[in-house]
Amino acid sequence: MIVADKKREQIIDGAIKRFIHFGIGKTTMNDIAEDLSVSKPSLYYYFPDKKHLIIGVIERVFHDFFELIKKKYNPDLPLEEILFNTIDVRNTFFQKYYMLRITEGIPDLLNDDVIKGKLQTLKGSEKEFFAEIFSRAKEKREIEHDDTFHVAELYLESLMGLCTMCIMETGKDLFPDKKAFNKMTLKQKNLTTIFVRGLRCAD
Amino acid sequence: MIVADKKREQIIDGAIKRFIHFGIGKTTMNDIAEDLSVSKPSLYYYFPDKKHLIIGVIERVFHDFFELIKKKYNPDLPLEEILFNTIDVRNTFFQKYYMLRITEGIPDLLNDDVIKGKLQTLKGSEKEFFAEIFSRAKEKREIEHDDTFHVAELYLESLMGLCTMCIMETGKDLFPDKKAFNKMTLKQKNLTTIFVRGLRCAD
DNA sequence: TTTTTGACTAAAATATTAAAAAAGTCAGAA
DNA sequence: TTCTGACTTTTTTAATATTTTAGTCAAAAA
Repeated sequence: MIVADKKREQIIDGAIKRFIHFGIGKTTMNDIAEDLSVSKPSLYYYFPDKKHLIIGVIERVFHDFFELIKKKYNPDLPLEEILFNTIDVRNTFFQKYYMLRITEGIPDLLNDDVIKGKLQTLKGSEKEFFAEIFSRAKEKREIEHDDTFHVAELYLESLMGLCTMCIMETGKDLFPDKKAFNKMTLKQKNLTTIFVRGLRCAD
Repeated sequence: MIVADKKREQIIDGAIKRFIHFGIGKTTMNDIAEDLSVSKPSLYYYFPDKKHLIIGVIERVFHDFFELIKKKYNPDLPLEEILFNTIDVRNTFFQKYYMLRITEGIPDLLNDDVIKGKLQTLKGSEKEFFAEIFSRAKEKREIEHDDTFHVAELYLESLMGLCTMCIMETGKDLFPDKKAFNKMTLKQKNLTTIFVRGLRCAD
């Protein structure tokens, strides 16, 4: 890695630490600079503005997420087991980076076109990965379904939907406790079981 | 119906009209009173406070919803068709009463214990109704699954989850347009198809 | 006795402004 | 090329005044 890129990554590391602890909204560029014992203009040398630093953080988290999920992916396992593993990885990341949720903090961060586009792209990558999982399961005759990308989309949105329901239940901005968290994971796995069976039976 | 109750219902009618058009937060007790050509204290004769008027509205909407959904319920139809019908009823209500969504308007209305309890109870009723649907389908040997209440809960939460995803996608407080709305309905039905098949296959 | 009202108070939301904090810039040093 | 101290500009926050709205009450009307 080039030196400049290394520094960039260090800044992202520092930002993530702050974000995880205090949230994006409560973290200032000064905080991050001080943590790293550098001046604020140094930060601006690597990132044009705070928004792009946040984007860097988002890219990093997704990158790590994809890395881990791909590492854990074993196509030889039964589909249900594969999906259970991805749920665990997903939820570990969800829990770890919960404070990142950009809905809070800077109010109209989700309305920003650059960020929206970035998230859209990353979500697209995830869908493609899941489409791949379903496609391979189809090759193995484990399931019967044509439009695997569509299935992946539906499956992922259902999981995210259950997750959102869980958050809403615990009360908008409270950190979901261990119990609620486990309940959510269980629901996602139960849905997965039914979902996979539903794909097995032909039309 | 007793005269007093009739008046009460008229007030709820008026409140609903305002709420649908301007949302709960932008509707004052004066607005409602003026619409009905009565004085504000008259409203307070029938409802101790605005919160209880809102509760009255919630009860009314759910009541109408249950009425219609039960009316449309024909146990002789295949499970998938039954669920498709309920989705249509659900989403018609969702669209009609979208502006009621109590998340907005009065900020901490969802944190109120009375309202939370009321919503909990009403959601419970819905779950029981769906458990009934699944139970009957089981009796007809259409599906094989033991814990029908649990299945109903999972199914409903998945539907609501997809709905929430749809709302989030269109942008927090924008009214979801016809297109997004149809897309959501389609996703819910696609999930239903897979879900029902998943329940058909035994363990 | 039950229902309704005009005139009121208390509480809450809103708008206004001043002060503080944060984002972001720049000339120049390392 | 990378970094910094000192700076400006933009946003948040805090404090306060103003308006709006929820809710009350004594008394009138039904």
